[in-house]
Order: sequence, then C-alpha cells, then structure tokens
Amino acid sequence: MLTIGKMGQAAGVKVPTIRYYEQIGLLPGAERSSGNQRLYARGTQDRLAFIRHARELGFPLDAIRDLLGLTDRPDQSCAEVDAIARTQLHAVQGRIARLQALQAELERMVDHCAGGTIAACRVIEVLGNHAHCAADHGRDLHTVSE
Amino acid sequence: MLTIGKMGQAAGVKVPTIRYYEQIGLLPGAERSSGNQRLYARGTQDRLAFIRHARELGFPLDAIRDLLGLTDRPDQSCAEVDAIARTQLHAVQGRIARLQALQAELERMVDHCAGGTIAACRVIEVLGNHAHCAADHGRDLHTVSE
DNA sequence: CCTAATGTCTCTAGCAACTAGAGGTTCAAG
DNA sequence: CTTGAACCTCTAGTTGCTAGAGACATTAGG
Repeated sequence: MLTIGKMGQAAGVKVPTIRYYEQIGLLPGAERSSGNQRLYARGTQDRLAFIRHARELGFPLDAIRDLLGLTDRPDQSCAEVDAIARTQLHAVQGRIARLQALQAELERMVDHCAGGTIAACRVIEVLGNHAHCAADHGRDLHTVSE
Repeated sequence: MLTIGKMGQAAGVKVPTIRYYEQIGLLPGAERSSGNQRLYARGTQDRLAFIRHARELGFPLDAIRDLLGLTDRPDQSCAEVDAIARTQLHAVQGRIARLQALQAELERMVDHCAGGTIAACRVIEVLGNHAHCAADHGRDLHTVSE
C-alpha cells in the first residue's frame, strides 16, 4: 500500500491533484490508515498514471472519465475509445492550424517593427486594426501561459 | 455615442465581456444615460477592438493592459511593445511544438487501432503506459475545448 | 521515549477569462 | 400606451487545478 505522497511521486502527479481527482470521482475513495491517511493499492497507481498521461495528451477530464469507464468493460468494441481519440486528434490539429496563423501574424508584426516610437509602432498599429491582418486567424480560446 | 450592445456588435465582443473588461479596469467606466445605461464614445470602440484583436492573437489580458498603457505614451520607444510581442510569439511557438508532439502521438495511437476489443485497444494501452511513447511530449497546460 | 521534521488531513479561496442566470429597469417602435 | 428587446446589478458557475490555514499522523534520530 502506498501513501498519497508516494503514489503521487510514482505517477508524477501532485498530492492535491490526487485529492482533487478523488473529489470529482475520477479516482475511487481510498482506504484509510488508523490515522485517517489515504492508502492506495497498486492498481490505483496505474489508474492515476493513465489519467496523467491522457491529460498530457490534452484529453479533458470528462473524456478521461469516459475512457476509464470503458476500460472497465474490456470485452466490448473499442470503437468508442477510437472515437474519443480521433476527436482529440482533430481538436489538436485545429489548434495547431490556428496557432500557426497567429504565429505568422506575430512574426509579421515583430519583423516590421522598426524600433521607433510607439506612435509609429507596427505592432500597435496591427493590433489596432484587424484589416491589416494577412491571415484570417480565428479566435483561439486559450491564453498562452507558462 | 454608442450603447453597449451596438459597440459590442461593432467590435465583435459580447456585452457581458465588455462589462467584465470594465470591471477589471481594461475599459474606463462609461458615461451613463439618464436611465443609467452605458454610453460609449468612438474612442472606446477602438480600444475595445484593440483588446479583441490582441486576445485573438493570444495575448493575456495582463499583457494587453500593458500595451494599452504604452499606447497612452506615443512618444516613447516601442521597445517594450516589441518585447511583449516577442514574448507572445515565443509562447505561441512553444505551444505549437508541443501540440505537434501530441498530434504525432495521437496519430500513432489511432493508426494502430485495429478495431478489436477494448482489452486489445492500442489507444488504451498507450495511455496506460507512458513508456510506449515515441515523443517526449511535455505537459500542455491547456485542455482542448470547443 | 521524546522530539522535531515532515507528511497528511479538511476546508476554503483563488487563478484565467469569461459565461449564464435571476430579477428588475429602460428604451424604441408601433 | 403597450410590448418586447435591450439594458442594469449581482451572484455563481465553468476547467483543472494550486495555495493557504490550522490541525493531526508518522517517522527518524538522539
């Protein structure tokens, strides 16, 4: 049996995240020690690794929930699994395409910046006037953060 | 003078979003009609369009706040503006690279799915075992949604 | 056996960037 | 003058966590 910390380290997931997954029902409630601390069986670690890996591949938690549900019925067709993966693949491809349009636009902006004053700044100008855009970049719903 | 709805339509921004921008200080508090409804000058529409366009290019609101602050001092050098744009460009490039790794991984998964049962499903197998990965895909912080 | 350090517990609140809804007021057209 | 759309404020929800407070459990060393 593993404590939450050990399992987290083994699977590469932070402790509060594991508790969060339990809270939203992705992981089953763990057994508890005499002192009320969570104790996990090996199988749970596999489940957690599965979740982590799917998250890294960008699957939303809802999709992961579905996938986990499917793994509990190993005799059925994997058509549904395949569909979820394909959906995810298409979403990723769409996002790449849009980001590439953004990249082109940003490159154009930056390349044309002559290093003058703000009044003459190409970046500001392009941001202020959508008509200057070469690409028809759609809305990318997510902000870049790191 | 424009009502909030007209301005929203003109700039392609939803009404609650405009109120939200006002709340967080990206837009100035508007004048009000006798009946307490917001009335905007043309200049505000330009500012809103600027925000929208920058959001489409993936700039976080904090960066946009900085950019807007800079536009108020048009005589200064645009080095800072350039730096913000370059940061954004690098972030976008990094995201593209990671998404492409995910894409490759997902394609591999989907291509190898033979359409059998879940027990033999390649997708499930790959998700369960990180060691099967070709690419060393890092964590992409954002879930795909649409 | 005691203590100190670390790990764990629950609970609440916060992040980005909005979106949705309730319940009420104001405006413009017919 | 009435109807219906647009507007107002306020609160709460979304996704996937992360951070903190304050208290209890466990473990290693002396």
